[in-house]
Amino acid sequence: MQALDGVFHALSDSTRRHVVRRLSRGPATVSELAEPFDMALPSFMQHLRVLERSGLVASSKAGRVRTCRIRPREMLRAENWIAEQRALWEERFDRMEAYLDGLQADEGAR
Amino acid sequence: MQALDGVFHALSDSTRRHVVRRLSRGPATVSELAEPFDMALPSFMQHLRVLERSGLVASSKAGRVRTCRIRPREMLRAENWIAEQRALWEERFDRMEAYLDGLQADEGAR
DNA sequence: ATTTTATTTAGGCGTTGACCTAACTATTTT
DNA sequence: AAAATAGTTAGGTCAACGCCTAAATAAAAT
Repeated sequence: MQALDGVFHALSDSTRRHVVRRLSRGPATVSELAEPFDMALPSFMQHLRVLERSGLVASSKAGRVRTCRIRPREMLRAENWIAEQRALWEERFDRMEAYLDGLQADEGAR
Repeated sequence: MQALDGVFHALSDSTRRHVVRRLSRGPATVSELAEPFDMALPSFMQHLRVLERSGLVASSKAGRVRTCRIRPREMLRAENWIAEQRALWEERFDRMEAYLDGLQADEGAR
């Protein structure tokens, strides 16, 4: 449950979400990733570091170019965590709906 | 995209995720929610405030008791955001797999 | 009317987060 | 070899975070 801290934190920033979205379409270099943002490169690099620490992104350097790619595993964990909670409340809402239907059936029987 | 900041931030803390999980099973009062945690009540309340600001939780007060319940809408937004990115990379992986299958087919034809 | 219960407000403290500029390293390109 | 490119390191600022204690409020129980 500790790993989710990092993943959700990484996703809590709009810049980082944009990077994730970009990388979901395919790998990209640091400069390519940074280009759309009006931000000093060191600041942007910090975002990349947060993404790497979280496990959402991996990168490797060839020559002077660092290429980044997405790492689905941690993102799936986050999605699954949410889906688990959803299962809980949906089950509950279903029970409630069934109960309300029951009430209506009684009314119809009168 | 700005609303997701708050939702993912809210989910980035273990205490708050526990609260969300608890509330997914059904409503609870502040004291009930706080009980499992070894934390001063004001500290815990701050977590609740973060959850409310994010839209993940709503609450109402009856007498001196505040009851909290979950708000699925924002959590679904978060889940959907992740699912969207997943769609992108899955499509890409599928293309890659198809390509690799193509290579293998060529090899088989030799 | 007093006391207990359930929060809530106020205010403080140390850490982390998000940004910046300036200067540096390591590779290509020319 | 010199200059351009791609990324990195160092260091600083200011706000937000997560935690605390002490004291206040407001409703319920005795």
